[in-house]
Parts: sequence; structure tokens; C-alpha cells
Amino acid sequence: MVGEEMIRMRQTGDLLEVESPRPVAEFKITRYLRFDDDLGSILKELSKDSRLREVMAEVGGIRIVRQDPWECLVSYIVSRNCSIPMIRRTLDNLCRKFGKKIVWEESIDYGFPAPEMISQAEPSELVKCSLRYGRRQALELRKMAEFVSEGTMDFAALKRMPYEEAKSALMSFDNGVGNKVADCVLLFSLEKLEAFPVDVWVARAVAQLYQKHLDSESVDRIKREHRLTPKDYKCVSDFGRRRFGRYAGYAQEYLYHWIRLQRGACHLE
DNA sequence: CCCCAGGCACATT
DNA sequence: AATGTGCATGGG
Repeated sequence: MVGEEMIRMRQTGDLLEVESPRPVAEFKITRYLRFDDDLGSILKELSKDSRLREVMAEVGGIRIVRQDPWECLVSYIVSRNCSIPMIRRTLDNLCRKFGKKIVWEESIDYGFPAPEMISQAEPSELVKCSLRYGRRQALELRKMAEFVSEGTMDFAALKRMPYEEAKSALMSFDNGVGNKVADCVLLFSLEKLEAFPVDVWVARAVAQLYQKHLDSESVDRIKREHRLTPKDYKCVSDFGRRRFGRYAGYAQEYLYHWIRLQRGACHLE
């Protein structure tokens, strides 16, 4: 689903074939897949780092998608402390219960629920979608939905701000938006390709490859697989942005997939 | 029964 | 400002 468009896509060589039940404007697809990024020059710039260059060679092709900000925000609020299959299931439940149903031949799917649907939802109905933190999280989602639909949270304005400013603005809404969620929303939906979200996996990758450049106590905690302290987060994320610059977000995605390949975690997806 | 999964908010110090 | 702790689903 891209917005409320159901799409089937297949890549054969350099050709991308797209099918849909009704005509879909091409820009919706190319915008979602970030065809406006000059991937060649991005990869060339990131390749200046020899360790990252090897990582990129092992991982292969990656694209970052340009998500709808509201969808992205909800997705990462819901994701906290969950496995990827669990995240998918929760989001799917939310769409099935609150989204617009789309039928195409034998395929049935649902659009992502509008903020108005979530702000008016009964907390108990949200909890039924198997939210990891139950009622508390249901209230977080409702609050955010309210901020978005009344315009208190203005995604267009956030896009115009520089990274640091947009990040503190996002985090000031609380209700489930911390460092990680804010950086993910900035990277995947608000045009901040320099954002460098840090989860346990990215922290492990950076601690392993760039140990010398980090605070040694942070490296110790990360290698012992402790939960990340705010200090560790800042240490790794600031390093990522300094090291990889305006396309740090792409570097982050390569590091994330690389370390999961190393640890055999990709089968969990 | 145990463990842990793409963290965050809040209480203590 | 730093550190500790509760949260409370589901799959292995």
C-alpha cells in the first residue's frame, strides 16, 4: 500500500513494472521510492569511508522509502521494544480495524488509518491491536493523532526546519517520541537524510567497526548488550552524522542490515 | 517456565 | 545531568 493505492511491483533488471486496480500517478511511486535521490553520487560519497565501502558491498542494494509522516510516526511509536514481525502485526491490526478497505481481485488490504480515526478511537479498541504497552500506548497514539489533526504538529513546518531544530520540536511532543523515534521520523518521512537513528543493532555495528572513535565506556556497554543510555545514543548518533555527513541516514541503513546479516537476525524478518 | 524483541517516561539521587 | 525501573505483548 502506498497511501490508499494498492500496488504490485516487480523489478526485472533496470525495469520496474507496476500494476494497480486503478491508474496511479507515476510521481506517487517515484516519490515513495525516492527516485529523485541521485543514488550514484550518494553511494560514491559514502564509499570514501573504506569500512563502510566493504559493508555496502556485502549488503548490496538498498533504498530508503519516503513514508507519509503520520504513518511513520505511528509505526515507530508502536515499534518500541518489539520484534519486527510483532511490529508488522500491530500495524496490520491498526489498518484492518481503522483503515480504508481496498479490494482488488483476490487481494484485500487496508490503507493507513487517518489521524482523525485514531484520535476518536476507544483506547480499549486500540489496545486490542496488541500494542506492546497497552493502554498507556493507546493514549499516546490518541494524543499524537489529536496534535496532528488539529495542526499542533505541523509536518510541513518540521520539514522546513534544520535537523537539530526539527528533532527537538518533535521530541517536545513526548507521548512516545524519544531520540530513536524522532530520528526515524526525520529520516524516513521528513527529508533529513543526515539523521542517524541508533538502535541496539546500529550501536553494535558502529561499536564493532569504529571502536576507536567512540567513548570506551559506551563501547563496553554496547558490547555487553546492555540497553542504550541517552549518553550512548548521543555518542553513536553524533559520530554517525559527523562521519557520514549529509547522507548519514543511508549509511545507517547499510550498517543496520550488515550487522543483522552478521548475526543471522535477518531470518527473524 | 524462561528469555528477549529497531525504547520511553518518570522517579530518585 | 546521570542512572535505575516499570511498562505488560507475543514468539522461541
